[in-house]
Amino acid sequence: MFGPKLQKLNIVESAIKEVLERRLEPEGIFPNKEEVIKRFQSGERLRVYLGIDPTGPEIHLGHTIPLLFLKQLWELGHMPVIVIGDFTARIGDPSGKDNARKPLSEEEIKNNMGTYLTQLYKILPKGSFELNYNSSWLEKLNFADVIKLASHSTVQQMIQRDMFQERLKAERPIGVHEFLYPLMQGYDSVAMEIDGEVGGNDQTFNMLVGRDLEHKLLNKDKLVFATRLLVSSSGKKMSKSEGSLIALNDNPQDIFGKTMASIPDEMIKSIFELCTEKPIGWINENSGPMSQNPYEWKKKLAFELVAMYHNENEAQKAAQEFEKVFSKKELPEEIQEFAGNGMEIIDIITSSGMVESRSEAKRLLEQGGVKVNQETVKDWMFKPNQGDIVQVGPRKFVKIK
RNA sequence: GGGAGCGUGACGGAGUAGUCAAACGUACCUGACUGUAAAUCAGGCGGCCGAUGGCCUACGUAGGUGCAAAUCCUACCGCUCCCA
Repeated sequence: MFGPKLQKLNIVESAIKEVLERRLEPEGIFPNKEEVIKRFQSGERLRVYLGIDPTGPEIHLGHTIPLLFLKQLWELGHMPVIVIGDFTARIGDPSGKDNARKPLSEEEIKNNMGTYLTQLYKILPKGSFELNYNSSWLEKLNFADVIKLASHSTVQQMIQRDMFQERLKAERPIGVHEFLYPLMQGYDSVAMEIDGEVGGNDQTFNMLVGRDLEHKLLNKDKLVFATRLLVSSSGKKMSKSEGSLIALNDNPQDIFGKTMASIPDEMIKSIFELCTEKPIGWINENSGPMSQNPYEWKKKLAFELVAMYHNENEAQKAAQEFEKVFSKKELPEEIQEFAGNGMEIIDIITSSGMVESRSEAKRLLEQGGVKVNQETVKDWMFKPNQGDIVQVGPRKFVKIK
């Protein structure tokens, strides 16, 4: 009688463990891993939320880490909750910045939120999660409420945060409102009577404030999950050339290209773990042999990412295109046309928007960064013919029409 | 309320009357190399001029002194620290 039941529990437990280990910081599980596993198995349908501040119009690779975590929870039978921080974005979160972030206007916020949902659905299917805007409860708080909230934490607690310490040391300003930010975020938890919260490791402090508040106000033990961040072991950030940030809205070509260009070799494996849904076993099997050939390994990653947010077909195409343009230095399939017949090269590259100013165009010409039909051109009076391909740097092309 | 100090380009940070479009570092861009990258090396990194020189705009904001100001003076704005 106990046999099958126990076995079933074990299967679930290993699945939970894998979920907890794959994307989370080992020290980023509160109250602790054992307790969390228990709660996950209790049969309760846990509501776990991720707060996203609409600070930009795109959801990028970094966001996908907690989102994929939520997706896994959903698959385990729990309930993801997404909170759009439309209210908090007006204040400005100090996290990770050593300078206060400037508050956004309501209009900016509205614009940013526009593209959010469609991108979200690429990870969490429509209907799989609860969606809230934190203005719906934060707006209702009056000054007295805020004071009462604030009475639950101390300045000493607040300035514990590294980044406040750093600013104190550097004698840089810290706004009082920045102390309030964690409280607001914490209040999100209270207002929703949430069971758990996930966020980047840099959000741990804020998430724990919410945990405290739920303890004090609701006598509830909120779970906190802090994910690993997208940084290489050497602490190098991944951001390099062109768009640098990979956004879910990017076209296949861009996702592929940006992956190839902006991800350091030593980060490939952790991005597979953090940002894809490839089984952990598969990743481990491949990371060994593949590290001998990071080029192929990275192309696999790029392929995978395109496949996730578009499809395998597109991924295939993007891969071929990349080979063609970057490895073999051939021309891309599709090149935008520009009506520049009879114009001098310098005018073509500036007025087509390939470079920002004439001065810059000149610099590039002088430094050999401009090619016509694969030949470097340094003379800025050169006039390409109709049908010629003008190239600026390694990746900008235009066809003269 | 009193006192001291600070405000420079994407960021950090020099410069404190002329040689400053502003050292140096990071970030970024181009080129070479390569396996996409990284590292390394070379060049660039306000704008405009058919231009090895010239012009315009810039060193918190507004005025002033002076042949000449990022540099001096005044006011204002912002920030930091100390005392109360």
